[in-house]
Amino acid sequence: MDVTIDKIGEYEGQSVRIKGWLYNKRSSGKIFFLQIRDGSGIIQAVGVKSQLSPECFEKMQKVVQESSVIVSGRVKKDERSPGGYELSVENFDIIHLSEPYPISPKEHGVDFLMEHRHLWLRSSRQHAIMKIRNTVIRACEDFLRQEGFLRMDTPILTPAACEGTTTLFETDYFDKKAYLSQSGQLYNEANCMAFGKVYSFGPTFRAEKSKTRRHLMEFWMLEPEIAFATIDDLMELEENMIVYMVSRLLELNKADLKSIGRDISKLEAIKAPFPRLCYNDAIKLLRSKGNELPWGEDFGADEESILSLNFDKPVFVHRYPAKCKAFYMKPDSEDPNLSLSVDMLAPEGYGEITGGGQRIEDYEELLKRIEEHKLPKDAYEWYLDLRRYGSVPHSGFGIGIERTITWVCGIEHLRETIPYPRMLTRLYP
RNA sequence: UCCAGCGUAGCUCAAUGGCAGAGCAUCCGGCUGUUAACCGGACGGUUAUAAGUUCGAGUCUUAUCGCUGGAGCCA
Repeated sequence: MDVTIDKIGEYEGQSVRIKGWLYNKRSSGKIFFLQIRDGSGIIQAVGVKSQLSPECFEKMQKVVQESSVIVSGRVKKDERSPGGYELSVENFDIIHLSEPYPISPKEHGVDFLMEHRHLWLRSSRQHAIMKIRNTVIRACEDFLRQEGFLRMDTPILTPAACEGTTTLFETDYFDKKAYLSQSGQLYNEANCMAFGKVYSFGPTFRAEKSKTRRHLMEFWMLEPEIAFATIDDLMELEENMIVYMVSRLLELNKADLKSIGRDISKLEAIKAPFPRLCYNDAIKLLRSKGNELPWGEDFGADEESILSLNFDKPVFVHRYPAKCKAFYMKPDSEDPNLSLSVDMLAPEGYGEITGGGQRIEDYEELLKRIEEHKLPKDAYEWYLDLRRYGSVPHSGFGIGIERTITWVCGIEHLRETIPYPRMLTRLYP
C-alpha cells in the first residue's frame, strides 16, 4: 500500500510503500539507515543485510543523497528513530541514481544556497517555512471569507497611472507601454463600490533599487478594501486578521515553527487589542529613546525598529503627516496636515507589515490632490468616477506576505519566505 | 547609488610576504542501531580577473567583476 510519511503512524505494524528521495544515509556495515523524504515528511528506513536479498542490499550501498527511490517495509515504532517511527525495509528500488548532490548536510553560504534555490527547497528548514507561508496565506483568506469578503483579483499589467513611473517595471504592450502593478488598491476601491467588501491577492512589483533584508522586487500582497469603513474599522479588522492568522499557525504549524527555532511564546502573546499610537505620540516615544527624527518625516528602518521593539505585540501607527503618504489618503478633519493613514509594525524589531488608511471620498478634494501631485488626470478618470457615482467613506490596507512570514518565523531575511525571491541582483533560478 | 567586509578544492574554511592545507561531499575499503555516524585510504587547485611592488605574492598596491552586511530609495 502506498502511503505518505506524515500519515505513517496510522500504519504501525503494516507493510507499506513510500515513494520519495534519499535525504541522508548512514551505514554500519551490514545495516543501513536511510532517511527518506517524500515531501510530507522524513522517515528513517532501516535495511539489514541478513533480511534482504543481495540485490536489494547492493542498491542500498550504491544509493546516494537525493536519488529518487521506492521503499517497501514494515512500520515500527522506535524511539531511536528521528521521527518516532521507522521502516524495516523489505524491498528497495532506485528510480534514478542522483549525480553527486551539491547541497550537503553541512553548512553553506547564502550565495551558494540562493544559486541552488531550486534544490535548497528540498531541505527541512525550507519545508517548514513554506508550510508556514501556506498557513499564513490560507488563514488570512479564510478570515476574510468568514467576514464576508469577496476575492477579486486585480490586473498585473496596468497603464501608467498609480504614482510616478520611476519605481515601475516597464514592458511593451503591443504599440503601447504597460507597467507591472505595484498595488491593486485603485481597482480594489472600484471593486468595493461594487461588492462592499473585497480583497485582492497577488504579486506586486517594485523597481526600487532596494538592497535590504526587508525588500523584494516581486512580493505578494493581500489587499482588503471596505466600503463604509473608517480608519478605526480598518484597525479592528487588521488586528482580528492577524490574531486569527497567528492562532491558526499555533494550531497547525507548531512543529514547523519549533524546527526553525522560533520562540513560540512570542507568538502566543499576539492577542487583541494591539496598541494604537498616533504619529505625534510615536515621535514623542522616539524622542524619549534618543531618536531625533524631525516632525513630518516618514519613519526609516531605524525608527520602525525602535517602535516595534517597544511592544510585544504588533503596534498601529496612525495619522502620519499627509505629505509623507499617498495622494488618495483622506486628511484628518481635526488637523488637515495629518492623514487618516495607518501602518502596522510587527514586534521584535520587524517593522512595517501593513499599510493603508481611509481614502478621500470627495470628488473635488481628490481632483485637487491629483493636480497637486501632477498626475495625469485623464488616466484617473475612471478612479474619479468612483467619487461621481455614489461615493462613500471607505478604507483599505495591504499586507506584505513575505514580511509577515519573516516576522512569524522569526528569521533574519525575507529571501527564505518565498520560493523564488526576486532581488536586486538575483533573477536566477 | 553610497559605506564596510569578503572572494583559496564541488561546499565550509585555514595558511607570519617564503613547500597550497583541513573537514564535509564524491570514489574505494571496514563496521549489525546510526542521529550532520564513525575509522582507514584515494581523488580534488589558473588562490575571482587584469596589471603592479618584491629575490619571492593567496597574503601588499591599483582597477574591474561578483557576493555579503548596512544605508539610502521605498503608499
